[in-house]
Amino acid sequence: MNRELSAVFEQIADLMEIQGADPFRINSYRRVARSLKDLAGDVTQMCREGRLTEIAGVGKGQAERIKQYLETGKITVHEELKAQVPAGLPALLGIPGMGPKKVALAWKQLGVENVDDLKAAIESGQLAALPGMGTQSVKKIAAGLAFLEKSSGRTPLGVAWPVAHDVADRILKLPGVKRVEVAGSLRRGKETVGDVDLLCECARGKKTVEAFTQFDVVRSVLASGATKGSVTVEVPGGGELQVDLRVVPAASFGAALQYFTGSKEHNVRLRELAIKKKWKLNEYGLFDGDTQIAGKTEKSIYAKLKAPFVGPELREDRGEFDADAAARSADLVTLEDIRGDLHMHTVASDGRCTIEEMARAAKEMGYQYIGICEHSKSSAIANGLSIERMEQHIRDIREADKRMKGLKVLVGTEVDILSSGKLDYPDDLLAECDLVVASIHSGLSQDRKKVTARTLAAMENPYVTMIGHPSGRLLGKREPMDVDWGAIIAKAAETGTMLELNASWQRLDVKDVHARQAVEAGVMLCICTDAHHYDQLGQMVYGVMTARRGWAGKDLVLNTRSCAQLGKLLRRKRS
DNA sequence: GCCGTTTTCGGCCCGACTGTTTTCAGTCG
Repeated sequence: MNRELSAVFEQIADLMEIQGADPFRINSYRRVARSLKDLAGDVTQMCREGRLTEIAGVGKGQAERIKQYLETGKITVHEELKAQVPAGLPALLGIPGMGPKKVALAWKQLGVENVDDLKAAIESGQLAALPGMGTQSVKKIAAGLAFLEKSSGRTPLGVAWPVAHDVADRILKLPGVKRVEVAGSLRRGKETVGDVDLLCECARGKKTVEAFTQFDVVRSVLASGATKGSVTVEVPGGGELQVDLRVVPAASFGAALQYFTGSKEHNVRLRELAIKKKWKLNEYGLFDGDTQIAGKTEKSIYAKLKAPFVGPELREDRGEFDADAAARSADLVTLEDIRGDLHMHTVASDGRCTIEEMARAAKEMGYQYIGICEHSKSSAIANGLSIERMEQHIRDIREADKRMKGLKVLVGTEVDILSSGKLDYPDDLLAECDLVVASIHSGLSQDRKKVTARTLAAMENPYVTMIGHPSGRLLGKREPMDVDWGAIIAKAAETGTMLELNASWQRLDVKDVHARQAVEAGVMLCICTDAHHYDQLGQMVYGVMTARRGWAGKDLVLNTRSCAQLGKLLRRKRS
């Protein structure tokens, strides 16, 4: 319901914008849409408890609208807007080059009501003939349309990350380049990114930008100037990704890094702090009149503004300006804290490497331990292990562990939580494992009550260490299960069950806001890659960034612990 | 339409770029 309602508010804002309503009023609807999307609790529940105005940006009026939607499925202002503005128009706002003014212009002058109408207006030349339009504007819109069709919007973190770092490395090798940094939502570790923002400090800006636009990965050049270049590059698996490069002077590097890292909402708050002190903050620095008083580093800006300095992952205007934020930020889990990976598969089920291959790769990464967790018998598609095969596999892992020096190989299992809520293996088999990940792989579309009850039942089992990928989502492919997060997190806290933070970029499950909710309840997380090949062990970085977005301190992340502490924590629930 | 360590009205972030203008509007991040 949170997301459904968020989409309604977003649409109201879009429709109002096309109508040319007061921008501040429009923004207030967008604010509510964003709050609802990020909301950890359930909006229906909050409404029942009369706590709607606790949501950021929700006052008396918006609370009334939310209530109206929950009760009737409609909001008066939404219905009125829909009657006035064609339903296909908000989609046009997503086209690069099309803003509210141009959408309204095309609609009122040419009757353009959807993407197809727009295409026709471009081809007939009518769009270019409109006042304020021209051949260049239309060219941009046409290119925007083509880009959207190819890229289908946002790119997953795990797809954009290697591409961005590859391009950044190439820039760093260019002559005269001193420094290159990744900024934007990628630096914040968002699960999907719209584009890639790179900053560089260099001697010759124009030459650097030119060379950047000529890399062989570049598909098309959108802009190329002395301080900014913009290109699209091909991404593995098809589609394109926009990469922007900005050349920044050393004295402003921190200000630019801060500015281009965002988020927009975080930056607004920061700039408001500057204004209160009669200063001005922009991408060139913090200024008192014409004098730059900070900007060489990010930290200098936060320090001057007396704002808590927090890591990029926290900059979402979700409480990072509170007094304790800086301290909490400093304690958050980092990639260097990770000492092992407790959920991975081998050829025994549906992995592609042997126990030894996985173990060797983990040891090379500097890990102290790993956990091998194969699928259980009901996951037939994934070559799940029968009880007999599992017993043999346990012996194989114990043998491999003896042979491995300097790395502990733990016996685990990823046991299915069946449709009934029962586990796929008997307790005596689970008891032989060092850890048990219980996951739902079937019946994902059951109703909220059922899927929640299954997960709760699994947590009651003393051998279940953690719930694997608790929502079951696959980014861009499969919606999450409709689980009651409040109930799951409460049960996890009560039973001492942990939640997996599956680091695979297709999953990132639990996601950031639910990780945050778990952390606030004191529930331990375990960041696991669920690797099916040793080259997937590196995806840990995505899980760590997501955990940081959930404000997870290292003390609440199981796999930051030493081998000895790990053993204790794994046995804790059984005793 | 929300919101409050210069409060219940009057603010609400800032600059670059682009194209279509002849002083600026629209879009973007």
